[in-house]
Amino acid sequence: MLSKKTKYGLKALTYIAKKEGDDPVQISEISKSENIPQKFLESIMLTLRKSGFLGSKKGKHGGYYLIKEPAQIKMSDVMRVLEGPIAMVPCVSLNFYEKCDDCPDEHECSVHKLMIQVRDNTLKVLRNNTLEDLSGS
Amino acid sequence: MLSKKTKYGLKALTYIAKKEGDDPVQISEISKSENIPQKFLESIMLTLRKSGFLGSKKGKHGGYYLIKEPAQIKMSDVMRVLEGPIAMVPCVSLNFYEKCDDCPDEHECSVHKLMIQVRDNTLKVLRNNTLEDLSGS
DNA sequence: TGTAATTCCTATTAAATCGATAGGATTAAT
DNA sequence: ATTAATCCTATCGATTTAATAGGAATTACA
Repeated sequence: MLSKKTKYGLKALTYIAKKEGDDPVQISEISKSENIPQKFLESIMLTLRKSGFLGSKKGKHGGYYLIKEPAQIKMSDVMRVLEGPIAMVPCVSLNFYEKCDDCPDEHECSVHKLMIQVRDNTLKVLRNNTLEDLSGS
Repeated sequence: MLSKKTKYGLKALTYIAKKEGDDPVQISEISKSENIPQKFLESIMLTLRKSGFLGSKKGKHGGYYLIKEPAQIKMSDVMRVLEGPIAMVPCVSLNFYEKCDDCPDEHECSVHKLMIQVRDNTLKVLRNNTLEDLSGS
């Protein structure tokens, strides 16, 4: 299941992308419009800024803005930052690989083989979808 | 991420499918061979029996056996029993649908649209793979 | 220059979930 | 009887999740 953090983050990004202006968008505005607890959203926006998706302006009339074009922001990249690994088991993760405790040899593991297929198909979708796709019409 | 419960369950089913005999297979044997805590595996096998994947025989020389042919056991069905919903948000789940708290209208939700694609692609894989595929070669 | 509005940062908490264990009841083979 | 297995319920500790708290730093603007 997708965490609330990721869901809220995606919605916030979509909201900013839809606005199309260069003015920074405030957390309070997004929070009200999208029904996201404001303080929680604050920490999510911070994460998105630190990972290079958003820029920010402090103080009055401050807020957040996109750094890249929506078409350049792949869902796979956003998901990795907010949700972590896309793979369902660490031993098939491309970016967060870890050996499984219980498997002496992962190439013999039936679950491994299945989860590679799941990962590949999920990745295909997440790489093909950009923020532009999410915010378009 | 896949829970240990699901991973262990899939490995246990695979183990039984590979044995090809009609004799029931014991938890202790699977536990040792697959490095799964025995007591934990016990509860998983119970779940798999209650949901109709396994039959059991009690007492000495007892154990578990498959009720259906491996080729008839779809991964999508096993996953739903062990892991719960396949969808990443409740509002796109076919078998565990729930409305999201924060969305007044889910058809307007950008995350919803994306997660339908993810679900469809994941389902395609999980429906196409049966226990026979997992245990084969 | 001061005040309001905003992001920034760290810490904390409450609840839920997960992985695992405990302890015995029941059943069947020998 | 004894042994070996499943069956069942309860519980526990650790981790994660979702959210909140409280204030510091920065900026616009009157």
